[in-house]
Amino acid sequence: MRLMVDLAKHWGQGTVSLHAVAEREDLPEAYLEQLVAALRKAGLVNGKRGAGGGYVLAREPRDITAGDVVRALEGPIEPQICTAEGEAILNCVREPDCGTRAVWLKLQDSIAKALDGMTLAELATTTTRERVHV
Amino acid sequence: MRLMVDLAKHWGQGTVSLHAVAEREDLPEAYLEQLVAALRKAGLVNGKRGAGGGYVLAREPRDITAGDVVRALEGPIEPQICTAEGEAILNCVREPDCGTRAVWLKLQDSIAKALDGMTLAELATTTTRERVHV
DNA sequence: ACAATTCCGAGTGAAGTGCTCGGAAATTCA
DNA sequence: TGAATTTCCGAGCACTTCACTCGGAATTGT
Repeated sequence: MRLMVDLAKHWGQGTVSLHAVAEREDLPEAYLEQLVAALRKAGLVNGKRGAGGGYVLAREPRDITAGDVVRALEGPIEPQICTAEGEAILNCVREPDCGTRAVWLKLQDSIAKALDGMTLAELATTTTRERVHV
Repeated sequence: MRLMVDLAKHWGQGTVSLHAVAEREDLPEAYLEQLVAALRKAGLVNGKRGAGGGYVLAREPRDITAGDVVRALEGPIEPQICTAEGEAILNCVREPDCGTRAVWLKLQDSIAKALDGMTLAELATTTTRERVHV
């Protein structure tokens, strides 16, 4: 998340090296490599090799949501719905009318909406100073 | 969750043994013991020992939310906000204006609202058959 | 007495997460 | 050309959480 927000902050300024991000955000560079690989495969960033290379967001910051980032890094937003059947997302063989599932479906929807409602553009400019005193 | 919904379904019918719940829900009884211990400490259920004993919800099903259950079992609903400082929930020393934090605060709020908006009474009667075809 | 229960603490296997390490390929610059 | 910079890639590690097991104690009803 911090990686992506950092890239968003430097949108329009050419490529940004992980080295620079690592320093600014105080995160291990080797770790960022891992993360950015997933983001690249998800088509969220483009990499350019060689001296002076680095990464750029593949789309405009206002067209990338926190949900996109989470999905790229952690897979689809789907709370485990049924421990019983490994693959079961919508079909719980054991209890076809399991009321409990409603909890996770509603939760899933709520989380997705919250994350998809935040763009990198917003996050890049938002400061949370007001909230610190809560 | 299934444990609590099961207890809600049998509200007003005296105590329910974990043995019965385990059979109905096809969950390991020994595991339920662990869970119910946490629920009891959280004051959500009352236990009665001895033959014919079991558990009862401590409050009416409509006064217990999914959020109550989650909090009892998994602690306060607080997505990790800052990896840097172990304890930091509101204070991230490193970046006082870290826009990224807004993501987790908003998410936390969204999750809590979704979970607290569902009562056991609702869940006990809800069937999700309609949703299966989604 | 005896069986049914709750209560309790410890332990285990699999998976996820944050992170390290070593090295190969591409690109720029002197 | 050659060296520095940077992305790319795969393996592995320490730690935590999660679902679950095990063995045994305390309590209560018949």
